[in-house]
Amino acid sequence: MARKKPATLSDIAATVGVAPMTVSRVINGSGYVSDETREKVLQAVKELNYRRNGLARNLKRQYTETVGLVLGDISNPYSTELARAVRETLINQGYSLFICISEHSAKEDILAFESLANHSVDGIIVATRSNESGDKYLRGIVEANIPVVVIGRDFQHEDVDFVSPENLKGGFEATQHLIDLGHKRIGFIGANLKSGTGLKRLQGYLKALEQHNIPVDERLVTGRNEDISEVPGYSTEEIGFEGMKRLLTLPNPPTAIFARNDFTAIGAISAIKEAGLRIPEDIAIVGFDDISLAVRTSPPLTTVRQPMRLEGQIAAEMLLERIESKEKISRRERILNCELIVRESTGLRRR
Amino acid sequence: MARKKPATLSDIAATVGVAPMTVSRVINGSGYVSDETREKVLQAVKELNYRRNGLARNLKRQYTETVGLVLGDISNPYSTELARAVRETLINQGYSLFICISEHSAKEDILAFESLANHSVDGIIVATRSNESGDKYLRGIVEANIPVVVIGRDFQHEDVDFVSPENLKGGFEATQHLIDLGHKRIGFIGANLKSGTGLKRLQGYLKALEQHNIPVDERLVTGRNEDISEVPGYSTEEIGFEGMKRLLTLPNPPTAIFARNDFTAIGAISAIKEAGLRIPEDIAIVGFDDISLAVRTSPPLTTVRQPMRLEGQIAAEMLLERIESKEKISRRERILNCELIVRESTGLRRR
DNA sequence: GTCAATAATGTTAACGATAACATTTCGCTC
DNA sequence: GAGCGAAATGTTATCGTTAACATTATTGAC
Repeated sequence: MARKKPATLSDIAATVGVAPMTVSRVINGSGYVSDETREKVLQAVKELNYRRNGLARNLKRQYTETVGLVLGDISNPYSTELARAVRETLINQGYSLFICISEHSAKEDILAFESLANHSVDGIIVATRSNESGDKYLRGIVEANIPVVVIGRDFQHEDVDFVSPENLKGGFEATQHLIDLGHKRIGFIGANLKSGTGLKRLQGYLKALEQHNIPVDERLVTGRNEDISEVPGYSTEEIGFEGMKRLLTLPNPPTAIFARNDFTAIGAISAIKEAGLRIPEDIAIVGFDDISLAVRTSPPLTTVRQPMRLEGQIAAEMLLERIESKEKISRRERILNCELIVRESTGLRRR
Repeated sequence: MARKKPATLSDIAATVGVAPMTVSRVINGSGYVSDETREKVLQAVKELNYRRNGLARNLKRQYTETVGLVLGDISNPYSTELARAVRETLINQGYSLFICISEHSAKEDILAFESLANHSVDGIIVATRSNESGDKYLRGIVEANIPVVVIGRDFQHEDVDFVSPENLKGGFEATQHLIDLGHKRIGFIGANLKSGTGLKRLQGYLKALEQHNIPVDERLVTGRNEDISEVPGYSTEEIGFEGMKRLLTLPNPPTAIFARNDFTAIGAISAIKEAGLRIPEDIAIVGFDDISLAVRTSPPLTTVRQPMRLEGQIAAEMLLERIESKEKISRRERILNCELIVRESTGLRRR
């Protein structure tokens, strides 16, 4: 497009017949300007359709009042709730938020970090799953003194704050709930034993089994196989559906399922129904997250509620503190309570 | 945080003992640099943890290779699929994407436009629902020669491209499908007759009724009441649930429902089940969008599939053309086919 | 050994805004 | 009407980078 150059401060200044600085004062509402001059300047601003150049402004001011949020799985309501909460908190403080998606690979993580750093955001909140090369790049960013807060993912660094739900305890309680109901063959859908090492929810599941002396049957733990060091792993209703189907073909299928998240649970529910089995009579199921859909499944889903909004809010607050603090702040860790929400998908105690 | 100043090109230049321009050449891989110098520069870059300042760079270059996407309802899979497709298309062309959310009000629309313009993005894709003051601001942006493409929302401007699913036809076909099955009392959930004037899906519904000489019963059209000029309206499973409950209290409730989108449909399904009614025997239901969850509801949801990824891709391509074209491009409109996907939630023909 | 092309580097002047300092004008007090 | 502070405006330098235009080696052809 033959784009004509946008008007600059000096253009305005020239047409009005004042110094650029005076125009700047009008635009920013700072310093003294006579009403008469202000009027004339505003007039010219309108006529020339002037918009101030943020690049130049931010370059000079050395800050942008903008924060970046890097999300992994954007289609997960967890991410979206997080984003909402982060945004609300930031907006209230006059900051704006740019969201970047990194869904498939470490390479995309790096791209996201890069473009945010490139635009000189004042700080970054990272809510992707960790992976080697992405983390390495992130480390560089932190060492360049850009404030960073991570949510629900590993990242050890003295200058980086950490917010997370109690995934391990949540996974433990979900599994324990099933055990309490009398289940012995409990499946886990959403990761497998090999690649899911870092997954706290899976660890919680294993811990609960162990504590109740239920041997781990590795055929009951299923999920898509990924190289976690390079491909961050998420879990969808597809994975839940496929995983459940697989479990149902076992000679001795599980009587209960702990799904890594609610979407996975929804997929599993669909597979269970397709097989003509009843929930919870034939198979009980617990999810994780308590997304708003969880009350709308049939039967309504027992799940572990994580305080998504709170996580976002706290992360944003911590980041703002880092941005605005003159002093060095040491790493803070906030592990937030999760709560088991019992609905009908787990039903009553088994005879 | 006592942030020490990040290293600049000149810092590198000083330590290596060359001119800043030489360092710039190394960083950008442009022009001639001897291997020896390159080595030394790269060494210094590493040691000082140099990152180039994008603000300065972009200010000088007058473009940022960045595109902004403004989303309304971020929790809708429609938005997220869109975002994914947009992002993929852009990344392939070396652009990066910043997403802004504007969920509640025209004010937030404006904030989003403002921060994107502030960061001098090369172009903006807008996928919020339209509203007066937001549109007015957007008009200013367009007139400042920033390329803009809108998706699925009204915005008339000679310099703005428009991509949209065939909402009207989709709504028409969904309703017609129900009529073909023998339904006469068909409810619409997701908007009401007053505030939903601009909603093509509702118009399609009305048109189908009219064409089959079924009188419109305004009690059968329900949704949250919003002032559409200032508060963009979306529709969630909450709204579907509430709306369905309301319809069920009518003396003569509908035998079929057309829900404005799949989420609304899911909420409605939940309400129908809670009332002890069967789908599709007692009430048939059609959604819109064909989100991935639609096959996972029970029964699987009949819905109108809109090509979300294609919309995103086309919008991104159009925007890139605008950004890179030297010539003026006249408004282009792409209306994309929707497809009725019949699943079990509408069932067989009524006797 | 001359000349021209290529390679390697340097210099200058922006990009558009603003912080910091400088100057001028005005109103008011005593 | 001298003196002073507030009000109104202007000047200068700079943020960090790079495009555009020098300048200075270096190489090789003849």
